[in-house]
Amino acid sequence: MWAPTIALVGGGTGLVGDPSGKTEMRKLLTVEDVAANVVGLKNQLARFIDFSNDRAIMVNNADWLTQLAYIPFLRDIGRHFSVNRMIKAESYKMRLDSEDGLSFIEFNYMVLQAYDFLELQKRYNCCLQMGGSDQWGNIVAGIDLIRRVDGQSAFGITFPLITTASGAKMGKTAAGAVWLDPERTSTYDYYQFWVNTDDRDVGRFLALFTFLPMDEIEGVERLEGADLNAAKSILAYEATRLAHGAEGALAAYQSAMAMFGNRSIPTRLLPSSSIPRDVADVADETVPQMEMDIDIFKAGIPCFKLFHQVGLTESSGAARRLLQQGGGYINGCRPEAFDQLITTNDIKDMELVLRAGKKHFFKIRIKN
RNA sequence: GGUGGGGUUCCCGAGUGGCCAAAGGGAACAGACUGUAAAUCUGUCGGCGAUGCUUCGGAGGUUCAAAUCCUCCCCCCACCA
Repeated sequence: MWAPTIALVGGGTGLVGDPSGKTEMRKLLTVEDVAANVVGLKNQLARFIDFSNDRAIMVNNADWLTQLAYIPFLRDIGRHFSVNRMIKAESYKMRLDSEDGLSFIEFNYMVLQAYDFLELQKRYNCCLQMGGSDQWGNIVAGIDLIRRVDGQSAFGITFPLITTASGAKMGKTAAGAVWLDPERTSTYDYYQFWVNTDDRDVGRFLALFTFLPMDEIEGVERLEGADLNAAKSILAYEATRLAHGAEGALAAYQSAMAMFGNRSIPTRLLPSSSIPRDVADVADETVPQMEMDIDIFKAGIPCFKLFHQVGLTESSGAARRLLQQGGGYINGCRPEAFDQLITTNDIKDMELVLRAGKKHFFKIRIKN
């Protein structure tokens, strides 16, 4: 019989910090920060794992780790660990060789994670741990510990960390990291992140990040060049649907069409996707936007200031450079000068669409 | 605790009294080319309505002039204990 899936949140180990694969010690998080992260993680996970009817459960290792007493822990658990073997682990190697070294607190991480496995085995009869490939050493340490303490067998599976075709780790984008939380990465940006996928990654990402049938995805592998763009739309739509819900995905899709122009999606391409094939009414409500009072434009405002104010650039100096280099557009036109005054004459249909570069849009809605 | 070496702009890393907002590389952004792709080439890359202002771990000091010299403090690394 299957035990429920257990999602383990690291409220306890998060207080310590995992040195695996890191070249330097990460800043220690405060207890409050870790607690806040745990809450955030729970919300994220709930989108991907079904916790209803205890089909899956979520546990926080802070529940047992923070209760541990040092001496008993050393005597019961610590004695099973060989330092000689630990320092040979790949996850510590990098740090052992580095200038920064490895602090004792981080050295303990493996012990704690191994203990987690033991604890889960005892509490829930858990015998299989899954994780990213950087967790290999930690998982194996847990398997070992369970065998030594209980004589039981336990197992582990790891999967490779995903990189893009250009070699970068997943999760970085123009504006910085991509977050699952809509508060940190808007639905629009999240969708755009996926649309901008490298050609070479489209098929692989469809397989990894959507639940579309593999035989349909195989069809995508044969596409080339611009034909892939429709597949990218579907990838973005499906990935956004999973992380932000169907409504958000649809809105982001429509926003993209409003800003970048319609893109027809062939009916035969990935037919299992629920992305709308017939383009009907196009809304753009997820495009970053704000309201501004019309008085501002009656007086006129230099356009570089406008770019800075809406957050399209980080400073007004950057806005000035952007405009001077021809990277800024207002309603699709390049201003004559970086400090050209934007007035009511520039407003069309009570809106103003600013654009930085090819793909960063911002819409200003004018309010009387 | 002792000895020695370090902390430079997002990251790596030059710079040991003026020519330094600070080489070079990476990342990033923009332009050209394109397909909201990649590669390539070019430009930009601390802030400010700007021939001036604030930066080089922190606080003082010397000097006409300090990232560079001096003093104290904080942090990191190596070896020793």
